[in-house]
Amino acid sequence: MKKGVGQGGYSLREKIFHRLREDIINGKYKAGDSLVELKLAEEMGVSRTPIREAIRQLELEGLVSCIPNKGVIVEGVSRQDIEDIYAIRESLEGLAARWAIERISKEQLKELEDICELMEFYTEKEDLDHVGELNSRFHEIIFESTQSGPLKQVLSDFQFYIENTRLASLKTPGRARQSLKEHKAIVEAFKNRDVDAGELALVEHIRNSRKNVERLGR
Amino acid sequence: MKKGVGQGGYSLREKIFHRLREDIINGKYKAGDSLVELKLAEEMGVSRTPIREAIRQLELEGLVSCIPNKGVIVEGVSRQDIEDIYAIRESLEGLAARWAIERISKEQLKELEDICELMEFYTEKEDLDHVGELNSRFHEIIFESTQSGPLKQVLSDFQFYIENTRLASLKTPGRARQSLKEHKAIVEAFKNRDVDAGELALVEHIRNSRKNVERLGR
DNA sequence: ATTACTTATATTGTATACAATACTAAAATT
DNA sequence: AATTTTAGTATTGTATACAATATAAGTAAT
Repeated sequence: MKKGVGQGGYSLREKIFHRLREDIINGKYKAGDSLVELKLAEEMGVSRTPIREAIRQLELEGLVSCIPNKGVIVEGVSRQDIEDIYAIRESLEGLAARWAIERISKEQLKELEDICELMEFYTEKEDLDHVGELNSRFHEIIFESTQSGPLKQVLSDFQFYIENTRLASLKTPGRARQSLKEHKAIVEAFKNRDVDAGELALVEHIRNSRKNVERLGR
Repeated sequence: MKKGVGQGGYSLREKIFHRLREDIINGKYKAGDSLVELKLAEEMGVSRTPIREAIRQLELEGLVSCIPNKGVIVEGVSRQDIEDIYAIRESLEGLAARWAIERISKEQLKELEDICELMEFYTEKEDLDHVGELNSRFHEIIFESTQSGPLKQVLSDFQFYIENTRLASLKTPGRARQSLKEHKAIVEAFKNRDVDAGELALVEHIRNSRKNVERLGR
């Protein structure tokens, strides 16, 4: 479901949703802050309607919580949430690997390989922002190739939540190079359609990412 | 004066959201159906505003998909989705068990025990609708007691999706009694704060449920 | 001084009005 | 006959208007 261009999708509501979500993830609005519809509306030069609809979606994602007739307060993504998400991924991505290897298309597999090469290129150049983007895309393809709506939805959402953390993690000394190796191992297993090796490689990759993030936290 | 949408202390939007979600899960609106805002609004005796907000939330949950300026069509929950969800639960509930056992409060543990007793009571009486409700509550408490926002959110959502399937499964011969045994084993492990036993018992419970549902499918 | 009770204001919840877009089908052109 | 044009309609997207509720401040009563 790739949406259009720029900061969001086509409709105002969609753009606002993505913008607010970004602002919460990036900490512009911190946990405990209250969001006032009219204020946001004026800030963005739109009416309250699309703002409200965006907020309703944020509510469902748990990024804000709404108290009826009172207002909405930002929940945000806590450090604990992020650690939990890594643990959840560690439990889920083995499943994702199995399904993906069984169902991935030739085109998707090719894309994984291409991404891996590009990752190597940008890793050498130490352009880690680009590596981060490729990383996201890499895993997104795996989620997609599982052909499981529920699994894809969960993992994609979580991936977005931890985007910043992951980028920071990638920038710790040596991590990018190690991460590249892990991605190569994953692709290798995928190419061989080796389910066990793929599961192992992907889970190991998550585990290492997690460890690195935990180091980052202190 | 409330009209059309039944009563309750919540906002119209919230009631409509829950109602539409139910109607999709229960198959009143099937995959491929298109939802027209004005029609729904008239049907429920409200304006388009709360309808739209509810639909935006359904969209985020993936139960409908919206095509800008065109309309929204129902996605629903497919049989494949349900099977996937059981597989996902099998991967996740071990983690849930570990966290829950480490963090559950005395009150929550007591509630699990009480529910288990009630389950036994209603199972004997073969009042399986009641057993189903207790079942939901049982697992909801476990999710809650993990004290993990992300994990709770995922598992709660999925639990709702499979509610009907699970109830049907419970009504197959002998399953209720077996399920009761499994719940007792879970509570026992929780009482002993035995992480390994708890993980095993809960995962085994999911696995058996899944097997039973798969039998149900053919 | 404290409590209870108004009044004022801010904010959300809902309804309606208007604008933009997509679909349909009939009319016009070739 | 086929294609394009165009008018009309249905539906969504956005803005505004109105209603309900909550917060805060000030006033009266004890």
